[in-house]
Amino acid sequence: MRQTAAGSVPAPNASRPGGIIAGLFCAVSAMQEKYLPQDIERHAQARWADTAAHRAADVSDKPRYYCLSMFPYPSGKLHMGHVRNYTIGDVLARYHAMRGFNVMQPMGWDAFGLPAENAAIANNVPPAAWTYSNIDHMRGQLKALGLAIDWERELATCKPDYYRWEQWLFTRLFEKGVIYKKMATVNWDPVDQTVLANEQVIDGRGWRSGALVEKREIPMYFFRITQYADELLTGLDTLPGWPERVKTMQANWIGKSVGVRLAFKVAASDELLWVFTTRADTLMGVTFVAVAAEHPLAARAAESNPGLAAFIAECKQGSVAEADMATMEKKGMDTGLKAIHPLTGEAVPVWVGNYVLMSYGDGAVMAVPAHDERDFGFAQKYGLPIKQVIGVEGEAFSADAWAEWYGDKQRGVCVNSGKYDGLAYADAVNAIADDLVALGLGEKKTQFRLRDWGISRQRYWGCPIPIVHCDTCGDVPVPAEQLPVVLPEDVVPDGAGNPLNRRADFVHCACPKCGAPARRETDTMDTFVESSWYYARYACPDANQMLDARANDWLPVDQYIGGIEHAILHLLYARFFHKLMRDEGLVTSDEPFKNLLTQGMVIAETFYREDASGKKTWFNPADVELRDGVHVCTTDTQPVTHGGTEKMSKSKNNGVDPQALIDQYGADTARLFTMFAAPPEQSLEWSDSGVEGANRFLRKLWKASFDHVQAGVVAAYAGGELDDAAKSLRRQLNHTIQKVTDDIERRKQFNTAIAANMELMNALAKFEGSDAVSRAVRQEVLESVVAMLAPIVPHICEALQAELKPGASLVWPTVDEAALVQDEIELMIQVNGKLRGQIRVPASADKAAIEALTLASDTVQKHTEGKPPKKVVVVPGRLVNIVV
RNA sequence: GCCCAGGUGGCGGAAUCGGUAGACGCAGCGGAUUCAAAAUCCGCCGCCGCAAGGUGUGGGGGUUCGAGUCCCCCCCUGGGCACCA
Repeated sequence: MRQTAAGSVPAPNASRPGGIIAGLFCAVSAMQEKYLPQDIERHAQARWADTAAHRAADVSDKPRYYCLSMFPYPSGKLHMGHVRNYTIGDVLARYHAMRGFNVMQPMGWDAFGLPAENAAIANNVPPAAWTYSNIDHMRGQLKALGLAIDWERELATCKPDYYRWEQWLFTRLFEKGVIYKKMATVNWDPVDQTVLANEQVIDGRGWRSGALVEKREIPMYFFRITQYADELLTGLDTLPGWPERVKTMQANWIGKSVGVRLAFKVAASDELLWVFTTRADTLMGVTFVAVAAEHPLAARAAESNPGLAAFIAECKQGSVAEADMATMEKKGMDTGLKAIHPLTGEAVPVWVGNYVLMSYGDGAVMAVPAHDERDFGFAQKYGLPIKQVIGVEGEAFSADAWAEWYGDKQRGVCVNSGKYDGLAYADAVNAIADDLVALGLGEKKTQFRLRDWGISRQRYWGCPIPIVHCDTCGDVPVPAEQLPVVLPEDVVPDGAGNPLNRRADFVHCACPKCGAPARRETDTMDTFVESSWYYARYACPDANQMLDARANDWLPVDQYIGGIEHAILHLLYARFFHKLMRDEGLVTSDEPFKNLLTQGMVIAETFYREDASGKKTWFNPADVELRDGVHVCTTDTQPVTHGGTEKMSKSKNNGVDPQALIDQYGADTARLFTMFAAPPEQSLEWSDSGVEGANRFLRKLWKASFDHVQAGVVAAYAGGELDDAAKSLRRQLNHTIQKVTDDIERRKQFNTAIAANMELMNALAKFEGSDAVSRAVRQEVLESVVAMLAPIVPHICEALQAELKPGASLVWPTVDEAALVQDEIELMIQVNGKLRGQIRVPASADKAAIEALTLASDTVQKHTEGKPPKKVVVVPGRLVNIVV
């Protein structure tokens, strides 16, 4: 099969200690004519392993570059999203290594989480065993991709030597009051008797039992992230290296709003009903007050009102997900209670509304139907009064239909508002707030949408919360010397509650304070906690403390790369955790990630068949082909329906297995295709024929180098007379170096960097000279292309470098400014903005000269029909526009 | 529902600061090579039109000498919405 001469020489055995010699061996053997990715990649990867080529030095003279890709959840095998994410990171890591940086690119495993429990239920395997075997498999796959990872820093969050430090920090924060306990609402499956994650609630029912889900209040531990809300918001301004859209999303999520907190007296009682509003200027238009179903006032009113009690019970059905809350039909019911308007003394009804969130503000809102769209709809539905208190010049108000200007605080002034009439938004808010303060019924207040972070999970496969419950001492944090609280790994969950509750050896313990028999907390932590600090632990994975000085040497991360789906939660929690660690003296920086690249999803076509009951069966695109314009399944040749292009997923069975791709074409082809098909931030559509194209280019690159090497390698061009063809090729080479450097370094857009190298290779293929100077130019082009592509397709480039320049390491090429100079340039000619022709002018020509040359040209004469120009626009280096 | 993106040939995409729309690749078509095929190489390739030319970046309007790019409105697709990670 491998018919070339090299087949007869002993294969380099790179796994023996003489790996470096084996690497050099390649350079002195005859070059293979055929591109054999499997051999090349095996050889290169063995050499990297033997020479510890990607080890990051904790101490070095070079500048540091910490390149981090979001670590994977060990789901079983690598998917294309991983390949994309890690190749992007690898390109940046290898590029910086070539530019002389001391690069750290670590890898680890976000190993706790729900899928392991689901797998356990399905296959009767302990989550721990399942997870560890997945990790072993996926580590092998990552190595086969040829990533420049320092594997000595590998960590897995499910290992006690990792999570013990998380538990340690938890106890510190608990004692400091940064972590506290309160009641919170969860999805409760009354049949399985278990708490459900939002994704386990489908159309209001439990995914396994099918039972109607209920909301239930349980005690939970919370991180006081709201205490850091302002810093998390202003900190965004210190992150110029983050995408604007991510910062906008985070800012909106934190949701700082300045407004007024004010109180209505509850009629016939001393009680005050507090509400928060950003529209105090509309206070005179309040026609009712709405409270959340969980509000104490609602509960009290329901005691003597069975109808209301039934309504509140109805509100407690369904999931707690905010998307569900916001899309459901707005419903409400009068409590019969009245609230006294703080300024007018008027009595307005108090309603319960299913759209009022208990978790925001005080769980109650003042309703101004005339100037809030949601209140407007609600008032119309229930026949509540609508009172206009804001007017805009020239606009007529109608209570029958909502108009955009009703809610616009920029345009209107107060009307029907007594002494506040004529005041614009800011003045009205101030005047009304002052009056409320004077009455003791209000205050100016800054409110955040952000809520405290509840981290208790009623699940087994997570980091145990290090708390012991003692009848006399209460909630006692586990002392440092008793950590870690180790999670038993031989447990198989069955889907009905947390199995830790049934593990007597885990639950029963002595109170750390008084020694009396006590119960260990069985809730585990949200897995977002582990992923909030792993980036710091990579710097010192062996430290016998949470972090040591090396963390500060490496942090902040220079480049973080991960999916856009993490724009808010993970990235906000990690930023918050970094500040917690800073305040504990563990790190000195304020932000964990200096530059952020959010990569798009990998998507593919979907195909399905629907049976009589409407159940869909999904077919993998690999098993579908187009025959006579109809998509058919290759195994039974029956037609399937095209279901659109969607994110690769198990449920739609449209995943492409990267392993098959690597086995067939090699890692370099997989890497090249994923980098070429789309820029990193966009979604990437999978295409089998695109993969063929990527492989074809690598074969061409190999062939061009082979042909050149066969005729004998020479020194790259360093000077000497060039003919026009050679000059033009060198100009293109240097333009390419300039562009590719900018594409990788600043734009982080690799598809255009690859395209530029393809163009250069196309130009090289047309370049014919075989004299000494031409051969030197060809050598220069090939060496440069190999260097520029090395971060993207490292295996083939290392092999080609060994042939083109034996013994020399890959160095990023620099631009020869002199090669860029041109004598003549081509300008486009437009007449009245329409393209009419081109003109060649000396590169040195000034605007006046260009204008004169253009006006004299046949093109202009023809299209202006001799009319004198009204205006001439000259854009240097681009075009001339004649306006007549 | 709310927040954030995106929409360009048959397809993936390019056009970086308002200045040649469609680079590069895929698919397709024509040719060379081959007993034949694969592979490879050369050429063509937005749409309408014989051509001159016209037209064209989701739809509608606007700013400008000039708009894929800026502004306003609308439509569609995707991401996130706090227990998927």
